Amino acid sequence: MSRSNPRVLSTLERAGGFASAQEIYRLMQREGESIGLTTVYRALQSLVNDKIVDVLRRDDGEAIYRLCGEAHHHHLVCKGCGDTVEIEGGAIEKWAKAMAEEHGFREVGHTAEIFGLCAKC
Amino acid sequence: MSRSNPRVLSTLERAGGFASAQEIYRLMQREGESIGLTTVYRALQSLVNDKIVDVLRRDDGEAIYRLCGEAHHHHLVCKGCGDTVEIEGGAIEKWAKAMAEEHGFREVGHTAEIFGLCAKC
DNA sequence: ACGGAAATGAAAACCATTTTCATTTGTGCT
DNA sequence: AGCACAAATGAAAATGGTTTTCATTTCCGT
Repeated sequence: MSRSNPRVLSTLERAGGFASAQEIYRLMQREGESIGLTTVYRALQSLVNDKIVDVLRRDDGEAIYRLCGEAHHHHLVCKGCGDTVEIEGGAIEKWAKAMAEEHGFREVGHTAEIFGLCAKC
Repeated sequence: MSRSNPRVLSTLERAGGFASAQEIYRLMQREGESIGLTTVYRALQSLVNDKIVDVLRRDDGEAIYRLCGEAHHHHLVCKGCGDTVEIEGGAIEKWAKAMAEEHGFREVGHTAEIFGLCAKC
């Protein structure tokens, strides 16, 4: 049942951080790999099940994937120009862990994004 | 150009916190209101533009809306049973503000959700 | 009333994702 | 090698939320 296609995984690695299924598919096509979109989706689902990758949502609703355990950071996004700054989330990590413990949750993850208007906008 | 239909707004208020466009539409139908799904979507978009409501995404990608300025809290969601606990985010608020300042951002907001497995699952 | 702008909603278009299903590939067995 | 059966694959269709189109209706100002 291991559909965790290694080509998809390695493409995700190469994509550098975040990528949607469609992006991975297009990337593989561009590189001449022969693969179907269905297989990409199935591989990603499988990787998520096996907890090898995390999934979260872009603002437009598209699902994006990233390797688990990859340097974990958060984003500061400008609502005007879309510029994104990667930031550290030390405080968040502690907060998430504390809250989870307090309510008896295990295997916790979290998402946190800050958005606003950057200096230029 | 103000398409912020007051009936949609009042239904969202009544929905108590979070509701998707589809839920609001179904709710209004059930209450005998005559309205089209299109109008609900347009009203919500307009409310978001006017910064009267916030929008975020459920895990399945559906957009959910809530009144801005409503008691601001975060969620601890169980991946198993979907149970949700509302939690305080004191640490987050400070973190978001600090990060925004550090990078010269104004009018900042943020989202933060924690997910994991609850004690029962 | 009259005319034009804004609002409305049904139906069609869109697009990411999932499902179906027929075909191909892989694996173990004799 | 040959065979049988399970797993993988991908094209095409289905799904479902959201957006667009467009013809019709409602509102307002004159």
